[in-house]
Amino acid sequence: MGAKGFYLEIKHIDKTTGARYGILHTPHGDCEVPMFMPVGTLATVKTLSPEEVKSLGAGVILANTYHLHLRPGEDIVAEAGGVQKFMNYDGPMLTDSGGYQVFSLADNRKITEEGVTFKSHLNGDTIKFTPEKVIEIEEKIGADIAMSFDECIPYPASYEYAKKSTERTYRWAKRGKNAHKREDQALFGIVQGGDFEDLRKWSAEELVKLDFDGYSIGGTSIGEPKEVCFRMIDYAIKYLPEDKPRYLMGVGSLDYILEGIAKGIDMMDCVLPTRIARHGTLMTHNGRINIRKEMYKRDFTPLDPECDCYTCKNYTRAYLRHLYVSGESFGARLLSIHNIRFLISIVEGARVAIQEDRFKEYKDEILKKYGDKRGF
RNA sequence: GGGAGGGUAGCGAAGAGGCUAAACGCGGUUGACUGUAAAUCAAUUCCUUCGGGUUCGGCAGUUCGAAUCUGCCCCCUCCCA
Repeated sequence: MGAKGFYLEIKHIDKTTGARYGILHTPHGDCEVPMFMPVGTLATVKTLSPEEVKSLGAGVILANTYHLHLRPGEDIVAEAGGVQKFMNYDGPMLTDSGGYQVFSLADNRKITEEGVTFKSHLNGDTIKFTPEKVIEIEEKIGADIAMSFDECIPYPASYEYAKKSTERTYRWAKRGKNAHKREDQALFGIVQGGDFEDLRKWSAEELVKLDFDGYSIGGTSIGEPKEVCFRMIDYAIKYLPEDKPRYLMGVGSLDYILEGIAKGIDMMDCVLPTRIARHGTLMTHNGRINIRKEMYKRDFTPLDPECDCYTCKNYTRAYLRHLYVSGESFGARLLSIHNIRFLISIVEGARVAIQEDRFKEYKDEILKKYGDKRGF
């Protein structure tokens, strides 16, 4: 049966799109969906304190199994009392399984049926990840939601490779499910299948038979064209149960988020807002801004006048530019606060719109104003 | 007045006869970033109608060829009077 204290309560379905509004109940509290989840790979959302992350309206935040296994090691996290205690964050958390690292660290790993052998990017150590081992680590880290170990398939991938990998990911999911014992921790399966309709269908249907607590759509937003990402969602989502959370992995640009929600996605995560903030790029209601530009030198207006975040309410573009150009860490923090709050506030607006059956209009309006064809 | 060292692109700073429109850094500009090996990376930065054109304090020379050698001049810094 499902994890204790973990379930999704669907409250309303938008009549214009089918977008879902609901409450996700977790051992560390309830949160509304759809939601955007900030990423804190190393048990910290870079530059932000847990209190700040909370104040931005974050529901779930992520941490990463591979990275925490390497440093400090899951035993230390367990000894601290679990990841939430360790990092002093009292909200719901999710650990990614390391499946993304199979993709992003492809030069340093080898895949077999048994699992994946990584060469540590820190010191070259050989790290053996099997689905069972990953579950063991995730149970020790102790987030509310654990992800099955998968391979994030690169794009483009041949049908032959996608099939082989997707079937293997399914077998890994099954092994992980069998190994998973913690009752206070939800376990999600990850749909793969590349850009192939039959593989996505197969992957979704087979995973659903294993009865996970939630399902994610993986292998998305790794450089594929937008339409490809959107159809990968379409290929899979219709086979996922209505009453379980649906998580679109790695999506953090405005158009992907809103489109995902329209298609019935409940959860999304991405490093984008925090990473591009550290690189000086900010998302605003009127499109992207790069704060490093000289034109902001004497701009004493807020970053985004329509934003309700701490940064926009208290600081000017001129000051933010100054901090960024000077390499001051406070700048990275203020900019991260803004980008995360911006995305979360957009999603908050989406929740209201869904409940009022006007999500399509809401989405079109936001995107039109934002302007950027890429959405971020 | 005597002595020493300098003046190189927006700034700092290499270069000491051809391979130099001139390293490198800063500054400027433009991109990229999507389950974080990323507070990172890439491109561009004299002018140009893309054929070329004009440069290394100034002028005049030496040389097939000069930012680089010679002469004079103008500035700057330091030391001694």
